[in-house]
Amino acid sequence: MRIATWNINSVRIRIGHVARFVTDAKPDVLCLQEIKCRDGEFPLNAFADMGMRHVHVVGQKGWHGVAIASKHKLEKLPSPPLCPAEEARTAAVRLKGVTIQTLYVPAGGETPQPVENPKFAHKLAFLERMKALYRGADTNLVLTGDLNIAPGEHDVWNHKQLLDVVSHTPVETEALEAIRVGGGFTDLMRAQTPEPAKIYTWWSYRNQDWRGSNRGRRLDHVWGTADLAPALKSMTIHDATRDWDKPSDHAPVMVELKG
DNA sequence: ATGGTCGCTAAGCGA
Repeated sequence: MRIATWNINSVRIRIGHVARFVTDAKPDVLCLQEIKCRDGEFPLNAFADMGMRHVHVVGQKGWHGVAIASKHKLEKLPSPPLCPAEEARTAAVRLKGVTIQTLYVPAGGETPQPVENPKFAHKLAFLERMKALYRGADTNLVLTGDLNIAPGEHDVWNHKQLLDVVSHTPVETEALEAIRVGGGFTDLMRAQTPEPAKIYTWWSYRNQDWRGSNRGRRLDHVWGTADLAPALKSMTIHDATRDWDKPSDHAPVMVELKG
């Protein structure tokens, strides 16, 4: 089974990119973040044309919003209650004996100070809820999404320079690692491509020559509970999409699990 | 140190 995750930054404006990616990479399941539309505005017909006939949409007007699309029948599950602001940032489904969750963690604003920056406080509160929710061993759970944290020094283009930049501050990276360990998750991307290889999934729109300068960060993640780790066959960051016309600033990540 | 670019919706916010 192939599971992909992609912060699409508006599913309506980039529906053609989704179709091209589905044709090229043939995911069974595609988790999307930042769909930026209400449930009723989601382009279900276009997904059906791609063979993705089963879709769980958790949208809201204009901002945020997540969805899980699948070629196989899925059971919609309640969204994990992680967002203190109750924004549309989480979705979950059950499919072929596996629970798949997708998250869009708050970006956190500019300043990594919760007192003066409420957006950073919001991000930290979201992470606290993740820590509580995922504590203790689970099985057959795949967690995907834009976690808006690049946890390791090889997940950013310049570790020292980004230590005080939101997404790579110690308070965030340590929180994410504590969530991962506490939940018994394996980082499937790093299981396939261990450090010190540098791997990124996001490149700012403000870097025109994104590949030349390669100032990327690994903000998007695929975790699996430990029981699933032996099934991991491959992991691909489809960064070719970043060169398509009017791309998302994130590239899709896909893992392939045996069975 | 600054500004650089997007998408939403209709001037500015969030990323």
